[in-house]
Amino acid sequence: MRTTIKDVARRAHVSTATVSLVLNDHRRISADTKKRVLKVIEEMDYHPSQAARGLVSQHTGNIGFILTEDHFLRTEPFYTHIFLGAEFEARKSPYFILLTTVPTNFSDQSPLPRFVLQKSVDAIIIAGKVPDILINRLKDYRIPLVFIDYFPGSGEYPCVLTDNLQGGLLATEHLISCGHEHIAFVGGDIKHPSIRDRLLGYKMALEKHNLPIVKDHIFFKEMPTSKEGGYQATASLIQKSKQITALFSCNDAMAIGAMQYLKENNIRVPKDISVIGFDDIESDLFQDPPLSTIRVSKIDMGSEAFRMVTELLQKKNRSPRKIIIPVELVARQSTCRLSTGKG
Amino acid sequence: MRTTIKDVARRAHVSTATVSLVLNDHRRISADTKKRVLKVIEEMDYHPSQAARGLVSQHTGNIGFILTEDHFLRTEPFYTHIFLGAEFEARKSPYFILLTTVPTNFSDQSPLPRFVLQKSVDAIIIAGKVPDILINRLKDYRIPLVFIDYFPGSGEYPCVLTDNLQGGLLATEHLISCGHEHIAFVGGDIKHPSIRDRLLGYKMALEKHNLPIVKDHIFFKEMPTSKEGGYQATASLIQKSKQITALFSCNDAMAIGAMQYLKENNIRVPKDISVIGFDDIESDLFQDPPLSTIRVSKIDMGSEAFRMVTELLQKKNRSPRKIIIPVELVARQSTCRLSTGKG
DNA sequence: TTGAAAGCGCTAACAC
DNA sequence: GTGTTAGCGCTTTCAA
Repeated sequence: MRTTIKDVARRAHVSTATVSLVLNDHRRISADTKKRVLKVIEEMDYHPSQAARGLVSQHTGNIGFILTEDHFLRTEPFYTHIFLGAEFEARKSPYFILLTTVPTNFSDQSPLPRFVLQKSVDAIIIAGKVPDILINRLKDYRIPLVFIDYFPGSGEYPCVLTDNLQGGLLATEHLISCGHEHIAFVGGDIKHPSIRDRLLGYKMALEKHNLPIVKDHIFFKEMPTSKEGGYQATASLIQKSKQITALFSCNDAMAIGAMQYLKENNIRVPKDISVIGFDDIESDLFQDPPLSTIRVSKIDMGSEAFRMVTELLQKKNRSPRKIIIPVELVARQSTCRLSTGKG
Repeated sequence: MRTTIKDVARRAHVSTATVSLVLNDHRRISADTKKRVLKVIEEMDYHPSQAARGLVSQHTGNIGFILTEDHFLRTEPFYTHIFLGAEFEARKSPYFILLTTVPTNFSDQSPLPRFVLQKSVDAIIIAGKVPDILINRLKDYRIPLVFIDYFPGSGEYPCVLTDNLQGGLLATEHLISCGHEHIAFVGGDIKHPSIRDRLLGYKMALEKHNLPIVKDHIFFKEMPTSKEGGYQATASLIQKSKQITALFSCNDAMAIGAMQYLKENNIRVPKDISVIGFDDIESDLFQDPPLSTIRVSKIDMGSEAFRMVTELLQKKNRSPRKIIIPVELVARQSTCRLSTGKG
């Protein structure tokens, strides 16, 4: 940090206070001086020292971003997209984001992120489901928290969610509109609020169209919502019921696993069984056939969350808000009209 | 930041200077006072303010981490693993990492990362191939640069690379040891030094075993090293030569695309054609059959790079170092002995 | 071996 | 509308 506020002040023939006021866009500064000072700032390529600013303002200028390790590392670039949405938004702000992961099975004993212990962040964004114990331990530090794609059972926090209910409804109604009546739900991680809502949407759609909710058509165990999980869940469903002509998978990863099971067992997609997923992760497109799904704008979720944080820090609004990001049906080739003579 | 160095000094009955010396583990401090001060620090859960430290030391305490957008977002968690390796290492240090992406086609006009413009980082780690123009523009800022998995053509920079040559050799020799003689190379991105080395390893292996290097068995165009690329490259290779019994793909993503092409064309893997990849990305395991590959320790690459950065900042060593991370053959089920009567 | 004090670059209260 | 100045929390001479 070579050039300081003093250098600017000297060159602009004003005091450092004036430069500071200009920097912070204070109202009581004449348009004239402002222009002059800004010109000098530009000329000298001056950038205020974050350290000095932070020292006096008692803010760190950093926002923490917490993901569990497996969310960050999973094959589908879901959470990385969310992070990037936040990072894009951060570029327009004076804040930097400190990204860190916590163990997926974060416990009593696990160390909290260093930026928490050192109080190096002004607020924290948490994306995806994290253990309750983490949230509880975070509470003691009185750092504002914003959640993305997860809403903790206890406590009132601002959060950004997707319209899971609507998505479940859209996906199921899409299948119904294709003539399917025996639609299975491929689920996992029973306690996850998003998954619950997707299942609820599924049920609502069936009810709405006077279709029965069949117990054997719902796979919903506490298991990872991964490709492997989808593979196993589908195996179980198919073995239990021969009627199924369509699968609504609670996410794309499971849907991809489902498709693999079906392929290996010579069940054609979508001719024999239609498959629809949820999330619209990138790799959907290279599936064979390309996966129909419910699109969730990950970038938007991240940027909305970041915007929430900055509002929070400016105390613009006080009550914890919930933002629901809309979803969209993307019909590709893994779903089709029920072929006549079957189902 | 409630408790300050003053509070600690008062409670420990020493001056703030003494506390500071203890914090920085200065030699000329008596073991006795040191112990006492440390105890108070512990009791009060005191953490020095980074802002104040930075202000006086003229360091930011941050390390920048740059990835191109598509590297960060790609399906294979390759670069995310590398980042995590660096982040893990950073936790042991006083530094924080600021992760940002740049457009994959970063140009003259593209804005540099904000942390560069604002001089908010003490050093920068760049992972993966980036446009030369980025490196050139970064030069002006005189921020130390460390590269991971890429070595810029011009300039002398410390970097962490994988042993691509050795990997190419290992992969090809594995196939040769399985009896294969007509081995194709599935490549792309002709200008990438890593890919060149992998191809070189392939050629060396063939030569070493007195096998001819066949032009039609090498696909090597300037195209993305993605699943799609692998699919197309394989199509082209197979159509040109009927002799091929094994494929060495320059990375796993292309290998997965290759397997997909083979499957769709009723060519069995590994019975008809063996396939080996490079990188050992996680999703390899769920491939059918599981992909043989060359394992690269991404976590190690990240942590080595971070360690390099901290050494650099402590001026411990001056000459730019190159670290080559060893690779390892992982033989899974996508490669097998050449069935007799063929090839 | 330890303490006193200056000063890093900035903001904000107060003075003019 | 602009300038003066104290002070944010720390490190680092320089004295003792």
